[in-house]
Parts: sequence; C-alpha cells; structure tokens
Amino acid sequence: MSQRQSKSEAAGNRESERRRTILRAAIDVFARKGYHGCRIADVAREAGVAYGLVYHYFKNKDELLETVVETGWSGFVSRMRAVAEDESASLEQKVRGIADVAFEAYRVDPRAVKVLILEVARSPAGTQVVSRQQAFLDTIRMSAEMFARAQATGELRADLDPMLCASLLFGAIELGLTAFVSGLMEDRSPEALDRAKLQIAESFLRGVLPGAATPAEASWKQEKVSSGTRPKAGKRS
Amino acid sequence: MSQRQSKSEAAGNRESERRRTILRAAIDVFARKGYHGCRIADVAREAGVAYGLVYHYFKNKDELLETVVETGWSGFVSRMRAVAEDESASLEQKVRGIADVAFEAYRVDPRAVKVLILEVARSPAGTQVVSRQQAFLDTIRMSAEMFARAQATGELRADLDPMLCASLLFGAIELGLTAFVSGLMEDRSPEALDRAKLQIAESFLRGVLPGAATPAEASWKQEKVSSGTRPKAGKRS
DNA sequence: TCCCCGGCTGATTGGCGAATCAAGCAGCTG
DNA sequence: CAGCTGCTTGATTCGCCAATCAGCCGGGGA
Repeated sequence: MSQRQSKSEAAGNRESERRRTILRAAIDVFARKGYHGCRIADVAREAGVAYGLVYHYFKNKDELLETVVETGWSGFVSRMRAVAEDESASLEQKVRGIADVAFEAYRVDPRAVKVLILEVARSPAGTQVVSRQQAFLDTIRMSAEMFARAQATGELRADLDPMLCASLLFGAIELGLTAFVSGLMEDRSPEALDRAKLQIAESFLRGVLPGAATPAEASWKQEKVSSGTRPKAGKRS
Repeated sequence: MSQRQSKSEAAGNRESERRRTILRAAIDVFARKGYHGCRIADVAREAGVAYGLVYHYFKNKDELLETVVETGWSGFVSRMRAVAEDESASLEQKVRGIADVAFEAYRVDPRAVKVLILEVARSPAGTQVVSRQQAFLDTIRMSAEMFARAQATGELRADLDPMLCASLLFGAIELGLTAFVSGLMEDRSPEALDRAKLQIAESFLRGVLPGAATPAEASWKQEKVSSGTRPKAGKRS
C-alpha cells in the first residue's frame, strides 16, 4: 500500500504519509503502555521507522502526545459543539446526540479514545501543560452552558446546577466508556455498545428532565435523618 | 503489604511519626505535581527531612505511591462496602450513603482524594502495576453486585445493566468531585459540597429507580428515527 | 567517661531514555 | 555524470533522577 509516491505530489496531500504512520503508532503504544510508560523507541519500532525520524516530524515527546490528543479531541469537540449548539433540537435530542458522538468515536477508534480518557481527562493538573486539562474543562463548560440555556426555556429542572449536570453527563459517559476500555464489560459488540449508550442517555435524562413526580426527593426528605448510612467522618486526618 | 518494616515497631506499634510526615508530604506533592511530575527530593523537602530518609521508610518511589493509595483507598472501600452490603437499607439509602462517603472523604482530605482520582482511577492499564487499576475495578464490581441484588428485589428497574449502573454512579461522583478538584466549581464551601452531593444522588436515583412513567423512553422510542443528531461516523482514519 | 546502636544525612553513582547529529541514500536537475 | 536536496538512519551524547552508602549525631547503657 505504500507505493513510494514522489515527494513532490504537492497537490492537496497534507501531512506526509510517514508522519501519519508515526502518529498512528503513537496512539497504539500510548494506549497500550501509557505516555509515561513508553519510550520513543517503542513508538519508532511500532511504526517501523528509525528512532531519529520521530524527531524529524515532532519537536519532542510531548509534542507527539500533544498532536495525538489535539487531533482526536478537536474532532470530538467540533462534533459535540455542533450538537450542543443546534438550537432547533430539544435538550433530550442534544443529550442523546452527545452520547452518540462519544460512543461513535469509541466504535471507530477505541485506542484513540483510550488515550484521550487516560491522558487528557486526567492529566495531573498542577504545573502540567495546561492546554490538555483546559481542553477537557472547556468542553464541560460548553456543555454546562447548554444546560443553562435549557434551564431558561424550562427544559431542565430549575433546581439543578448546570455545571454539575455537565459533570454528571460526562462522568457517566466517560466511566461508561471506561467500562469497555478496561474490560469490565466483556461484551463489546456494537449492539452492546448501543445498549450502553441508550441506557446512559436515558438514565441521565430521567434524572434531570422536569418530570411529573419526584419520588426520590420526597422520600429522601423524610428519611434523611433516620438513614443509617452516615459515615463516621474523618478517614485518617 | 509491609514486609519492609524494620524490627523496631515495638509494642503498641505506632508507626513512626517521621513515616507519617513523609506520607503526608507525598500526598501533597503528588496532588500538586502528579506522581511522574515530581522528584523524591520534592517529597523530602516538603516533609522537611533528608533525601535518604524517604528510602529508609519506603523501598522505592513506587512503594511510596502504593502506600499513599492503599491507605486512602482501603479506607474508602471499607466504608463503601459497609454501606453497600448493609442489607437493612434500601437501594436509595445505599446510593445516598455512597455519595456521602465519597464527598465526606473529599471534605476531610481533598488532596488525598485528588491523588486517588488522578493516580488510581486512571492509571494507564497496560504494564502498570495491576493492583491499583484492579482496586478501582473491584470497587465498581462490588457496586454492580449491589445493583444486581436490588434488581432481584425490584428496587431497580429491570431493564438496566447493573454494571453500567455502577459505572454511571461512580462516573457521576468522580466527575462531580473532579469539578471541585479542578476548580470548575468555584464555590467549594461545605454547603456547596453538600448541594452537589444531593444533586448527584438525587439525579442518579431518579434515573434508575423504577418510577411511574418513563417519559424520556416513551418520547425517544418514537423520535429516534427523526432525530437529527446522528453523527456522520468515522472521525478520521 | 566511652562506646554502641539506630535514626538520620546528603553527596555520589549508575542507568535510563530524550534529544542530537553526522553521515547515508534516493531521486531530481543541469 | 556530478552535484544538490531533503528524507532517513541509528549510534552517541547528555542531563536527570532514583537509589545507594559511607558516615554523622545524640542518647542511653555500662
């Protein structure tokens, strides 16, 4: 398949074939051993190229990860934004659409999603390159705005914090995908994926849409005192 | 797992003061810069002890993290298990209890929780020390069993996958806490924490308890075809 | 008083892996 | 053909940091 096309094919052909090979290898290796757990040599071997070539296309190891992440994440974000900001759709449709986007991404490229979940969502905040952490937080904020708008039109219960709604939704999606990534869900067929997606969207919606009764809340209000589940407080101090 | 301890623990065996100081410093430094982003020297400086002393109490850097994690996580797990396996409580009480345990842990020691979320929940699976990854997954499995039992007694909707319910609950809690850890929620007062905890538990319960009507599901069933939110499939490749 | 012993110190070492670089090699051009 | 250009190679370099170790210090026992 790699029919040595002359270097000057100019026309359109964006980034070189080699570069993409290396990027692909990086995704696979990062997914398998994690960013910190692998060496550049691993990526080079996986890609079948010389060690030094990686540095011809990428300034350093960090830029390699940055590129992997940026590529994958920006695709996800733009799809998500399209869904979240489509004013002709109901909140319910939007939530289902977001779940669609996330699970579709996993179906298409599970390893890339694994890298995103591992290295983006949870990069140690602190001094770390802020862009990664920030990208994730920005996405949640965007989603929070979507919930806030829905609240204004009465599509979302008024007593909920939009930011928390966003966290809930992404938490559910993320750990749902994690269940697949980590092997907790042993059935990874497309059908199982689809079922999971539906259950997540549906459960979430039932929880936050303005429904008729609020049984849980009602029963909680009179039970909270008698509940025997209060922890003793203080785990070690 | 402390085959290391020197013969000196004497009677009551209060682990050395120094050791605890170092552990505490490790939590703070790990929370600030991440495990990979810090040097042993940082921990030693934070603790105000000599570099070498860290190695007097811990075999190596990894055992230091292992100890931090094990201590914090085992406390959380045992509390959680007590809640999840208390047969006299309703599912609703258990779910609220689990949220209690998690948020209380955060209230007591936010930095420790941050380390747990960052380094345990999402350690790159691969070659990584399995015990961390495993601890997290085991907890979800335990919770899944709780949901399965609740399903048998009709306390949980029959059409839900227990494992996914567990993922949802933990995803919601984890990202809820992440919202605080990462600064997304600017109000971190105890009251705000409490509100968040309640919203999470309540939303989750509304979503999974067998409620009267199922508005979301009903409307979805007839809307799914006409929904305009279907992504085009294929993000790159 | 001196010596021993265990907690403690921090400069030194060794290895690992990121990043460099000088030299190959293929295709193109004159 | 000769010489240029720019992708490609992988051994070498270099800095960093985990882990070691030789020795210090202070208390308590003889």
